[in-house]
Amino acid sequence: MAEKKKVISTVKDTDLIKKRREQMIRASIELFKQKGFHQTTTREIAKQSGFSIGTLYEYIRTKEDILFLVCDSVYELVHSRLAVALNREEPPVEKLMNVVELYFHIMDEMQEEVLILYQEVKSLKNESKNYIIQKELDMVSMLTKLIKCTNPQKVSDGDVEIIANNVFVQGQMWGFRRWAIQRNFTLEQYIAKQVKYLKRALLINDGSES
Amino acid sequence: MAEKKKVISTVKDTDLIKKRREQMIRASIELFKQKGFHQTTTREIAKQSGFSIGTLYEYIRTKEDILFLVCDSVYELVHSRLAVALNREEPPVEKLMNVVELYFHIMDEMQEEVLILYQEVKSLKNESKNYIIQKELDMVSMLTKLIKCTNPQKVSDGDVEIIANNVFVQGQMWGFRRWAIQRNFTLEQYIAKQVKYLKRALLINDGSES
Amino acid sequence: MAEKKKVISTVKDTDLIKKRREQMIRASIELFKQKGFHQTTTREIAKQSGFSIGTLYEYIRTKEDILFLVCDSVYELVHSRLAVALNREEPPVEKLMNVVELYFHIMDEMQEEVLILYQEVKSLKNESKNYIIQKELDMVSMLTKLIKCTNPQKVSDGDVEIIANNVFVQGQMWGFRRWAIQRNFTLEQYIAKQVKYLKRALLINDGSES
Amino acid sequence: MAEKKKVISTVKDTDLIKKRREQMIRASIELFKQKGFHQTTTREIAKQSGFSIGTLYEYIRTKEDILFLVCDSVYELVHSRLAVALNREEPPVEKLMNVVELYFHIMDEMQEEVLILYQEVKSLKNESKNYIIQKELDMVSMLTKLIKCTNPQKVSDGDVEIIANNVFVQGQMWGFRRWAIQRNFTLEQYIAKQVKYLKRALLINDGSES
DNA sequence: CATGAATGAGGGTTCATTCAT
DNA sequence: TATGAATGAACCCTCATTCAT
Repeated sequence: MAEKKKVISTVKDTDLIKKRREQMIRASIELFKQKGFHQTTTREIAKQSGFSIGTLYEYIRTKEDILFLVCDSVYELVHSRLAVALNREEPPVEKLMNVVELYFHIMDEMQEEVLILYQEVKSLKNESKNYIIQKELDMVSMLTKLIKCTNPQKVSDGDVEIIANNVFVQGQMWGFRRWAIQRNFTLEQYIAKQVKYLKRALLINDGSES
Repeated sequence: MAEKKKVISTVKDTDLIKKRREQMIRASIELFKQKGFHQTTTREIAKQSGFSIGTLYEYIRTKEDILFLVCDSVYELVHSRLAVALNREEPPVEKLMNVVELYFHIMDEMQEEVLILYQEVKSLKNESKNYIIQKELDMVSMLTKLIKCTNPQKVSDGDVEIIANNVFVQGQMWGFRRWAIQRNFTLEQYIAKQVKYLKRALLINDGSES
Repeated sequence: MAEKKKVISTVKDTDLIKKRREQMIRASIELFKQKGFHQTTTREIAKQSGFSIGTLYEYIRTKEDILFLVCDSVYELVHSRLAVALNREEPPVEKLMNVVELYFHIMDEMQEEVLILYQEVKSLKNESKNYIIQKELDMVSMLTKLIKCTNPQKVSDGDVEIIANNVFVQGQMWGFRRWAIQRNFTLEQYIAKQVKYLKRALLINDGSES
Repeated sequence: MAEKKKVISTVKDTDLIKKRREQMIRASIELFKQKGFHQTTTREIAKQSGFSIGTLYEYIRTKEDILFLVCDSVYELVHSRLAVALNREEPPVEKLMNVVELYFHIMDEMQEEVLILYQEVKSLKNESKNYIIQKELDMVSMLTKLIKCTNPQKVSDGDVEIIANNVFVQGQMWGFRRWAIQRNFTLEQYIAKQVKYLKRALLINDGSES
């Protein structure tokens, strides 16, 4: 687990910092969706956030900080939404499938946000980038563990890892390849198919296929 | 098939255009790898290309043209390299597997280029973007056809499409998630695993698994 | 009467806008006099104005805006200076002559400014150009009215219009043909002569000619 | 009379020089009409002239040379067209009136060219500018002489000079204030009126007015 | 003589960041 | 804390001019 990376602020009041940053993040996501990180100016972000450019810079140091806050926040959100299913007590296979399904639904709802993450993370400086990458790795390893709990007898650890990555990317794929997939499939259809291949990969036969 | 989109040049000599643009593309890929499209200046591209900024603008109209040229060239290269395996006469299943393997190898060799494509295409204006997206769709549909030739009896057309997309993305994934995958697997291992899941998804049993 | 055309500014403080724009206008007139609009760079204008190029662009959108501001300001100044004589209560003929004389004096004092107007208005885009042209038309029509008040019995409306235009241009001519006129005549001589022809044209006989 | 100012050419063949320069001048006038001198590029001039940019520079040294050639050519044309009426043997008053009328007609036909002259001469360097100004002075003095031949008894030399300048400018005014004048008057009406005021200024009573 | 590819200084404009109020 | 005017480095792009062919 990575240490919480700190973005420095001139302001002391932590509640205010939290509030203002939430405004910034919401505003930035909105703008990044439309125009991407580089095409969005700090002035626009300040305006959309509802305060002045001067105030903006009281809560961050550089424009890149904003990108980092956005990326961090997106991951945090995905993570927290996933927690619901992760903490449920269920038979392993069932739980895995529920988590995967939920994950796909989240990816659907947060398509735009994930797209931002996907395309802009590279603009982060190394330290921040590694922090975000670490978060992804954490999520994948969570998935890995979940799969292992289903005790797939004939599937090696290496296989599990690749399969976890596949699932992870297939979730994002629904959003970032929407022009290829969403025109022919509903989300439910897409999930059903990917879940089916997942089971085949894991050699799980639950009788849903004859 | 999309029409060949033309980038306008002031220079008339077509051979020269080709030569200079190749210089530009090579230079740009080099730079985009390091710093991304937005952080790279046209002056840097000119310098790296070996000519002056004025000359650069004799062969393109805007900076975006360069990005388009780069994207187009990357796809063209992938396409032409894939053609070798596509034109071979082989039994369907064998051919599919060979194409997929070759595709993964190409994705390995062209990791950086594909990464550029993935992260910067969004910066293209609509017309150019659609042209590039169309090229991707063409490649996927090529894969789709190939899969259908293997006559997977119990796999629907919809399944084939999703599976083709999966394979396509898994190839790119080797490059753009290298920090997650390449630390634990060699390319050959990765290919072997993905091919295995592909077969399972397609319900192909060739006896390579007991 | 044309609506006041607005030049957009990033800055909100209207007093500051006024002040800074006055600086810009003064600086620009100085430079345009010497080198013309096209040969003057925005950087030079900023420097002469006493602020940075960045600040310059806080108060305008494009270089053309500056030209517009200059043209507008010159007309405004001519107009306001003329108002003094226009608002005086006098016998019509006397008033006309006083206005014309004042107009010639203003044209003398503002030679350079009027020259700019004269040579650069064409560089304005249509909307701005029309606005400025309208201002000229307004001034001429003011002169026309004034002439009509003198009740020139045997002079048609058409004649009045042409004569008003003649006077208008003769005023500017003192400046833009200085190399032809100012070497042989003083301003007073020039005015005396033009006023004399004006009276002849209008068939006014006030006994000043025997 | 000013000495013929020379524009230097690399090419020796004088006939060719003449031919090529005529092409350039025609092309330039066309382009300057539309976009003005500064907005027109040398490339555009070369293209419109029907030869390459390289060839263009075989016949001139700088872009300003082209402007000079254009200005010179316009004056030459006005001059030669006026010669017809100047060389006719006629009674002085009649001749003056015929020349003035012809001058107004020429100004009408060459509106655009004269406009160029008016707005761009300032862009010439001093030497060239003075040469062109001298040509104007020559034309005005020609008019002055013509007026003096009519023996206007009660009109001083100073008056004659100003009146000549007035007529000269009124001719140009038809073109450069077309938006003020041409909407309300035909050329013939305009000429009739200006001729009428000219006579009044010169105290010529030919009985055409009661 | 004619061509047109090459050059690079310089132009207009933007925008992240600072700092006095 | 909040504001927003000020800054200037840096960007993309143009175009007059040159010169090898």
